[in-house]
Amino acid sequence: MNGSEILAQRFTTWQAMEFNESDCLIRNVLDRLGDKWTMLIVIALNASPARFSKLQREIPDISKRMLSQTLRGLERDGLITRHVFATAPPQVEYRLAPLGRSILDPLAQLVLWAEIQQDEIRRARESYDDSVNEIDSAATKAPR
Amino acid sequence: MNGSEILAQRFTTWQAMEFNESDCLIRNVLDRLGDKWTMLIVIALNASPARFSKLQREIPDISKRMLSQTLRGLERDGLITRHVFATAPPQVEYRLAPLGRSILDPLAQLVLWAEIQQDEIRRARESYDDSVNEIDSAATKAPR
DNA sequence: CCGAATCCTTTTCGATACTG
DNA sequence: CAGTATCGAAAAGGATTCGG
Repeated sequence: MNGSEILAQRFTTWQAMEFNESDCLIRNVLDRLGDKWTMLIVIALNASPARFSKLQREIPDISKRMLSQTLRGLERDGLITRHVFATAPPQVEYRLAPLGRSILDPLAQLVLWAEIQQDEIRRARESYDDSVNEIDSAATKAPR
Repeated sequence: MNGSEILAQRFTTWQAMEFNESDCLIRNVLDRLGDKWTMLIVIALNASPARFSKLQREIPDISKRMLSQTLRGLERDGLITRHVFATAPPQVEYRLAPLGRSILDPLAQLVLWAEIQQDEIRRARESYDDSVNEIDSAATKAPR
C-alpha cells in the first residue's frame, strides 16, 4: 500500500466516526507536533542531550516560558525524559526517549520532502501572488 | 543515512544560520502543514476531488472561513488546483496537484507512526498525569 | 454555490518579575 | 540554574452577514 491508499483508507474510517476531535488520531498527533517549537526541540535533543539553558541557547528565539511548556508536553507524551541532578546549582538534563527517537524517521521524511520541493513551492507562490496582483491592479484601474 | 543522522546534520546547518525564521526550511514547512486544517483537506482531496460544499460536508466542523482560507493557502503553494466551471450556479472543483500528491507518502508515514505509538503515548500521559496528581495532593495535605 | 468582509472569542505566545 | 506566575499583545479561529 502506498501513501495515497493508506490515507484514503484512514480517511473513510475517520469520517465514519465524524472526526471526533478527541479521539481522531491525526488531529491529536498533528496538533501536538505542529506547534511552533515541539519538532525543533526534538531535533535539537536528537543532536545531543541537553540542559535547559543549553536548549535555550541553541534555539535562539524561544522564550523560557515556551521552552518550559513544550518540554513538559514532550515529557508528558513520553517522547523525552527529564533527569534531575541534585547538585548546586541544580542541573536538569533532557534526553530523547525511545518513543521520541521513533519519530525521527517519519520526521526526516517530511524534512526531505520540504527540501526537494521547496523551489517548486516558491515558484508556485510567486506565480500565484503575481496573478493576484494583476487582478488587483486591473480592478483599481478599470472602474474609473 | 537514517532519520537521526539526516536531522542531526540539518540541525547544524540551521543553527549556523541562526534559524532565521523567514528562510529556515523546517519552520516554514511545519508552520504551513501544522495548522488545524491543511492536512485534513489534503487527505480529503486525496480520497477524491471535491467542490467547496462537499468538502465542508466531509469535514464537519470546519467553518466556511477556514475552509476558504486554507484552500487558498494550498492553492498558493501549488499543492492543489482550482477549477471553475461557468455554470449556474457556479461550480468550483479542487484537486490535488502533483506537488500535493508528493506529500502523501511522508504524511502517511507520520500517520502510521501515530497509529503504532498511540497506545504508548496514552499510557505515558496517564502515568505522567497520575504522578502530577500525587504531588498535588501531597502538597495540599502535608503543609497543614 | 462560492466566497469575501466583518466582528468577536479563544488560544498562543512573549516579556517581565519572582522562587527554590 | 531551572523553572513558575502573571499580564498583555497578537494571532487564529468561529459566527454571521453580504455579494457575484
